[in-house]
Amino acid sequence: MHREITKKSRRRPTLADIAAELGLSAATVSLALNGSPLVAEKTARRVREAAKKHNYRPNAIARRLSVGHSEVISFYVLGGKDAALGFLPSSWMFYNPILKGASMALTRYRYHLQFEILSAELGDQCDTIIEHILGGATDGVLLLYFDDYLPVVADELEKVDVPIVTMNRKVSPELSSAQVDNRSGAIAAIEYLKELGHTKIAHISGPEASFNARDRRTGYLEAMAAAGLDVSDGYLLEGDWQTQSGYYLLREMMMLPDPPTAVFCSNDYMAMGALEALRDLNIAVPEQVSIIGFDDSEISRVVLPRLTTVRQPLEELGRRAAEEVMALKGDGEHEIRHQVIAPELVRRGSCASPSLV
Amino acid sequence: MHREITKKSRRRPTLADIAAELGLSAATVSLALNGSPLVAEKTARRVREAAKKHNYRPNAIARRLSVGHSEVISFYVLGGKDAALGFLPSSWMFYNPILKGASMALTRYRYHLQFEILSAELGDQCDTIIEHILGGATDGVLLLYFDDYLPVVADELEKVDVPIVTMNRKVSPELSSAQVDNRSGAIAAIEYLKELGHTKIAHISGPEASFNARDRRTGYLEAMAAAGLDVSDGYLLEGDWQTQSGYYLLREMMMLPDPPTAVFCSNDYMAMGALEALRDLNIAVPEQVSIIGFDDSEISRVVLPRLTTVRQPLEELGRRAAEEVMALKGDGEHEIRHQVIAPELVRRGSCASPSLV
DNA sequence: CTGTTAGCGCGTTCAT
DNA sequence: ATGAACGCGCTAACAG
Repeated sequence: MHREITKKSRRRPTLADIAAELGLSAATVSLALNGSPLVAEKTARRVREAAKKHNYRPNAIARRLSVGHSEVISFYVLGGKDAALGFLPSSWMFYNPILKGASMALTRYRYHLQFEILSAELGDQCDTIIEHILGGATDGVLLLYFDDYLPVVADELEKVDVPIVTMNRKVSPELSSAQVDNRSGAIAAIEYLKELGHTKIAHISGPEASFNARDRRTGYLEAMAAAGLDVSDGYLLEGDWQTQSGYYLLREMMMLPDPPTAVFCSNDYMAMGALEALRDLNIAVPEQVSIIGFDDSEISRVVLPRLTTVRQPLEELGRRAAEEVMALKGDGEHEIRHQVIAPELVRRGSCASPSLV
Repeated sequence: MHREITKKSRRRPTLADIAAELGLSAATVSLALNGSPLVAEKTARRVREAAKKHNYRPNAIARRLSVGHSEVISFYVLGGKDAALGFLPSSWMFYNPILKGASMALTRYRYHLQFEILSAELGDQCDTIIEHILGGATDGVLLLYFDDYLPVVADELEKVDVPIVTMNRKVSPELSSAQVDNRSGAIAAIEYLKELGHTKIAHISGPEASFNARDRRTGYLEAMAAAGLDVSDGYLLEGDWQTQSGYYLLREMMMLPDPPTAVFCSNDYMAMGALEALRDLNIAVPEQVSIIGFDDSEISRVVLPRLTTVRQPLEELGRRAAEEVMALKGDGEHEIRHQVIAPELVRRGSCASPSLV
């Protein structure tokens, strides 16, 4: 199976080629190029020059086969039954910074990130991953879970001899994970509102099926309790992440006999809907009612008033997850870790002290 | 260099292992597993069973070395001097669908996508890419350019024996490209406004340094000329993509002795700013002034009134670019192509016929 | 039909 | 300081 000469560049030079040209052995050339102290400086210099001259680069595949690892970490975006769900624009703002953080971290390790979207059903997902791992195509795995998605069966993955880090979710105690602390983000939001003087604080949560939504709601309830504040009837409503649900649920809250003066929404889209509703109701924000969102998505910066919100450090999440895979991969017996990253409150214009009227 | 037995799973089974167990040769096992008609069905079945039993998967690296290609396409996001620029949230909405389209297309070819962010300077970028190519780590390259970024020197890349497709930009006639037809998108916008009855149509363009912005402006001017419409003084202003610039430039336009009744903005953010300005000026949209954006970004769906805009088929762009690399890679002498994809007008609530008052 | 042999290109002992 | 030899795991060509 001799390779044919291609149009553009002929066959790429190999170690043997430049060894032959220099009258050296391939072994020496290899050592020289890898900066081994065993080879004489004079020889090394000749080798480097010849390599440069021929534009020689060691064949990555061959090297990987030889050294026994692939220099690749796989990044899987897990789609559920509804393949579209994970790929709504609203989820991009979520996974893009994670991807960026992971990619840049891996680059620092001179590793490559393989990006894969798994939109099939549960079984297929797991098979594909196992396939890649068993095939030796990857040295480590980053799994990005979305809300409401069925977990890839952890059991299968735990058996495999490759480091795995789940992102945005703790899937199993046996698998390292990195996620944002939704609970503490919610607590920060409520504490801020309390500092401003609010006592009647409501919450529009995300769907019950979402663990992120549940964690934020838990944070809300805890913070309210800690602050000695009541969660009146009708102060806790369940939305579906969409702007529209924020709109209608907020209107519902304003019909209450004793409406809240501040509403913490579980994401920015619903907060946006809440703002629209208040505008339609001629209720001033933040003078009469304060609104706080979650995500710090782009709309929070362009909507009027600018939305106070809770920023998720997603890029950091990606970075940390990547560093965790690398640590797991390392020789030292690095322990499995479950990292929880604290989000940060971003104060903009949608919150103020309640009017004392 | 004998591999040590690791904690979890011992050494992964190899072709030789299962061949030995079956009393066959590695070659036969390989053929059987690859569904060669040369091997007897009875033998093939035994082989498959043994393979399944031991959870055997061919080693991907070894196979790649043997067959001579890497089964990997590299996807580079090119950052310019200002590394941050390409990674503003506003650019995510841009490159994420492209990435998704490319990734899913490559998966269909059973290829893998390697995602790489190149944020260094011009020289480094090119070196890194060349390095990967010469190292045989990749079978093809997808280059994603952002506005205003210096081009990776095409000369270097053209010499290399690997298919390259540039996205969002035609960098060289020698390199296949795929991009959105900004010009025709702008034309569609103007024609739509004209159909509605507008004659006084202004344009808030993106920065002069951006080729996308220039193309859209060209489309605007061409369409106006074709429609026999005047571009009055002050009807063509240059923004900087940001919401704020849309805000101020629109106010400026409304101060004109003969203000426009419709404004085509070069992106959704500036259109958003324009909407805010009109609200502050108590000018009704779309009754008194129509606004049209570009991108169909998420805000266009949540802002009030919902923004009419020009949608870029970015996922398709990614898909087509990926298919182009694969075609280029194929045996047949596929010609270099420069694909231009037409965007699509999305009609929402921010445009109407001008009031006849 | 199946086995033997020979690479793919590199890294790595072990001699010299 | 350098070279010879071998292994990584698989596929391809040829022989029987």
